[in-house]
Amino acid sequence: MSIHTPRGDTRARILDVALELFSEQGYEKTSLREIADRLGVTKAALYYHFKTKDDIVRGIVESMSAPIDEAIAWGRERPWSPELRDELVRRFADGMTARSGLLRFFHENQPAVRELNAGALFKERMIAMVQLIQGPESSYQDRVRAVVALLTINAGLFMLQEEPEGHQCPAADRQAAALEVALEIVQRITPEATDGKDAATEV
Amino acid sequence: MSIHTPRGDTRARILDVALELFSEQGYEKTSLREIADRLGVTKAALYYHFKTKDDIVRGIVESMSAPIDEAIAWGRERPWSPELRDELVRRFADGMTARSGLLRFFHENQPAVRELNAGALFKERMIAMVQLIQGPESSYQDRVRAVVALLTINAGLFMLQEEPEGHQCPAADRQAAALEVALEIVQRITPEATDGKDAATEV
Amino acid sequence: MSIHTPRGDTRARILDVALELFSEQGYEKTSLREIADRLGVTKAALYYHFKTKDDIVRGIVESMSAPIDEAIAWGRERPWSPELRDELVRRFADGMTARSGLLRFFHENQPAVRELNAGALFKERMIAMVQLIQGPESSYQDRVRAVVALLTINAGLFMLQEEPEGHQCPAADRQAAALEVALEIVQRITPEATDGKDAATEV
Amino acid sequence: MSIHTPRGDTRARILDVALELFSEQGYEKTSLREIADRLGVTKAALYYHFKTKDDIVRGIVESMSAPIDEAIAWGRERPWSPELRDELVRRFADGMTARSGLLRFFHENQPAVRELNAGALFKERMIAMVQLIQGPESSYQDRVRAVVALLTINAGLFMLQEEPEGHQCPAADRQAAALEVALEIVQRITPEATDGKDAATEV
DNA sequence: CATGAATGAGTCTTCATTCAT
DNA sequence: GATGAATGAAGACTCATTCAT
Repeated sequence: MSIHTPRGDTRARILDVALELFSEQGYEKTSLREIADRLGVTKAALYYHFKTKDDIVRGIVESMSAPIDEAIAWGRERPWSPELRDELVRRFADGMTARSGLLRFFHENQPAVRELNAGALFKERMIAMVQLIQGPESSYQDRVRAVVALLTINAGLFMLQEEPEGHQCPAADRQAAALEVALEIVQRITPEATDGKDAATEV
Repeated sequence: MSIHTPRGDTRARILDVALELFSEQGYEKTSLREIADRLGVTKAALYYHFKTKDDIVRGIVESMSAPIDEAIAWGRERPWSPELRDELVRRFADGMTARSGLLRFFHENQPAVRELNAGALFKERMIAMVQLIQGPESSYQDRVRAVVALLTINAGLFMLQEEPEGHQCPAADRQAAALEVALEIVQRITPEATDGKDAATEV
Repeated sequence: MSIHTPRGDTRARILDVALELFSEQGYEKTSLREIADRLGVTKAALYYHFKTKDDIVRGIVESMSAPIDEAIAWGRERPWSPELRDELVRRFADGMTARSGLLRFFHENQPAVRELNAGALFKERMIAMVQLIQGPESSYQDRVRAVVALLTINAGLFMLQEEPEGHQCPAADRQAAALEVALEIVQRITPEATDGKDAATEV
Repeated sequence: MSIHTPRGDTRARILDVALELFSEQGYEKTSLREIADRLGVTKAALYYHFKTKDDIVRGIVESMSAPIDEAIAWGRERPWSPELRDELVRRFADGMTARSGLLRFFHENQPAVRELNAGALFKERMIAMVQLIQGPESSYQDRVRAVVALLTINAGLFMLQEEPEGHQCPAADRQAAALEVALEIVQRITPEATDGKDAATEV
């Protein structure tokens, strides 16, 4: 169920296949030949549509930024409140669920992403999101909470997958559980209780 | 402050330099020439000590098992209790702080790690750790909490590094904040309260 | 001040831009994409006007034959004399000054020109010119003098350009100086004095 | 009769074969595969000895600079005089005769040489040579004469080769003729007669 | 007249690996 | 313990060229 591929549109198919392979095998290990082969075209065809290999990544990021951008725009128009905070987490989770491939790619290919300058696009968005969630006048601990909450969403999407024994769990359940834990984490974020240490021990 | 290099022996120096470069630039992007150059030896010398590049990774992993193994052994001898749970998180944090390079490498090079089956060794330990922390008869949510808590420790070690504006923060503070948030997260884990949803709203 | 481009017609503009780039960057290093880009058309458009890249070169050569051909025709109608000799050198200089781009291209891209057999056309003309200048019954030295005289004209056009220190010199002066040195050189050519050695020392 | 190849020394053999191919087919048209094939080694072997393709050119230039450097050093120790001037031309001719391959390469591959920054090494030497020959307080015309004299030497080495009809001429004779014409040209260079225009018309 | 899409052959370069010494 | 020399496989990228529209 790819996001791109609206039609026979080669460019979109490239993005699709590339993301698939990048997130499975990693950016470095995925060669343009592989992408081309799987699409039934030549490497040179990829270069007709994208100037370089990392331009493909840029293409993927751009083609997927819409939902996060919306969540950010939506959040910026409203004053911070616990409800806003939770809703942002939920919207993030929704947006990411459909984009888990991209997310996984970003998480698991940090070294490549760091120097890909396509990474910057994505990181900006994450930072904006974190800031909206933590709200104004919050402590560093609150920032950590916000970051970890988003991380938790991600964990639900792909890090909890490979479980042993009887802990196997359908994807939907995993994601639901992750969302709840994420909400649980951000719950501690409150404009008043700025001192994280107290918050951590007061219960 | 390298972990290896107890004596001047080359093998250990290779592991040291390799880990450093792997965690900075990624496994794929780090060539044996680079490692050799930084050590002032030839590529061929590396092959005297390690059969393949993968083998270097395996060497690194083995060299770091000790501290987690100890924490696991320590935990297994004791019955679960909130105090044990917290202590395990703290020990994990301590162990990881000293090995943050390896940790970062593992987190950021999943694709390489996955196919290197060197990851298996490490993953087993992580799973064991998670299990000890979540305790017996716990819910899936508890599992998520345990996983995320360890993730939080890691976040404190290297994911919160690149911050914008005035949010820059010394490493020690970051790690302390992360530890507290991690403890906060596992706090919800209680053998009795198996239903995550209630737990999330009851405070 | 392009040679081609009499009307807005594309074919001529292609020749113009191609010559410019060929003489700046060399034949091999200039891609059709570059030519097309600078013209604001697509590569495929070039193929409407020229069958191959080589064909563009051939087009350029043909478009420049006229002035030398005229000088040659003019020279053939007259009996050799020192005045004719000098006048041929002057006419050559005039003709080349207007085509210095092409000349430079020919001089600096010999390997490409050689295998393009487009060079043949040009070389024939040069040989004819040399022969007219050296006149009948002349020595091999005279031939060398004739060749070097033409070479000197060319040197004035583009080889003396990159000078250090205060030797920088406006193009017009460079060309004037070159012309005079060229005339100086051919002055030694005289049907009678066939022995170069004597000629070289008799002054 | 290659200059390198003192023994089975691969590095030297590479320089040899490379220069041969570069001067025959041009720098751009000569692929590393060709060089490697003709040597019976792999492309990768070339990269063991040279970091890049243009590093090979640098290697060639360096390996051939000795004779010109000697001529320059010799000339710098002496005050200018017509005899010095002529002797420099002769020494240049001698040095170049043995290096005609390199010379041809430089002449015919200007576009490549220009951006190869290996060209700088060579050009510096040529400029120094020109300066020594033209002597102090000389006119711009004198400079042109000096440049053209060296050019004449080069012409004798490879530009007069492809002659039609009965003008074919053994290499040694060609070079001898060229040397004499070159000497003839520099003869006009005299510290006193600084005004080139007079010189050109006074005869 | 011209373009958009694609190809096939080839380029330089890098890398992990090997082996005789 | 280590080096110097070399290899084979592969990688990203470029280019001239083609052709249906």
